[in-house]
Amino acid sequence: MPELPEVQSVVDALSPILTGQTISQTELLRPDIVSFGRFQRVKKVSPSLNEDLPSLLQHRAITRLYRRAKRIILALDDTSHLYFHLGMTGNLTLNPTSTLPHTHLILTLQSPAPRQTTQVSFSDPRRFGQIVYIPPGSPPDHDLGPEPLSLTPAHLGRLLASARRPLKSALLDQSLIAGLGNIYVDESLHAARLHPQLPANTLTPAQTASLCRHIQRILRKAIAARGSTLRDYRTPTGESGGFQLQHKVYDRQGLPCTTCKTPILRILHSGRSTHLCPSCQRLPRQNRRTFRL
DNA sequence: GTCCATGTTCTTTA
DNA sequence: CTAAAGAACATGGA
Repeated sequence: MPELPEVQSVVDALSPILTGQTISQTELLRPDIVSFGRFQRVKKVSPSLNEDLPSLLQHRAITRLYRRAKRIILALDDTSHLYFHLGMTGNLTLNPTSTLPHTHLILTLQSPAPRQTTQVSFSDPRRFGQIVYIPPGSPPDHDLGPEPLSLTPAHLGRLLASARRPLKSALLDQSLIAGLGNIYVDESLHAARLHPQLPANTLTPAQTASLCRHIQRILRKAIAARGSTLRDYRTPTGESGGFQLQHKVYDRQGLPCTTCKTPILRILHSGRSTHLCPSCQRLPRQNRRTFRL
């Protein structure tokens, strides 16, 4: 569920509330959702980790809450960090009235001045999400590309020029550009009138500039609407996002294109559903086949 | 029962 | 060799 706008919406909602609070209790219900040091799938949990995370977090104050790519990052007062990745179905919920199904972690926080208790719970039915504890003094992220919102057209041009693969696959590659996912790539390519299967290194400078502009415009509008709720995503206060109402292609297969009325197409591309207008987003003839000459 | 799902990573195929 | 496709992870909804 969560791409950059959804993750940013979570951070925007939680940051003013959590910053400055101190962790007074950590309930780790599913230790295999936590890894230490870096993102990785946890196969086997050593039994001590159950107690490690709560003791590492105990009495730590949250100095800052921010987003990097699709990660929600808590900076703690001992310079350690706690990363949350929501995967496909993860949610952070503020002061849940009851324990949601598939809750894996509950943080209880105390505010200093007016003594007040806040809870944040992490739930994730499919468990593609992850929590990572980064110990004090460790380097932050490693293999993530730049933030799309701070890209310049020239920078995007350089990134795409190095990739022969299809545009969509390049834009989904988090090591190239970090934060876009299936929804916002489809929406951005449609807005820029570019076909997802165009080789990334064949864009003209004008097309690159247009793509860069549209990516940023769509992300900003999606953040303002608090992201897209297709099924699972909720803001920390339990509300749905609103940007799905402004989608022009994503999940609109068969419906008329808003600019030319041609029915929106849904194709399978690298195993992901891909939505486009076959009339607005043409693929030049020489790219329709992949025969090598 | 079937197919599909906002993500990531590993393996297989061409 | 590289690039792309496919499978895997786990759960639930249509």
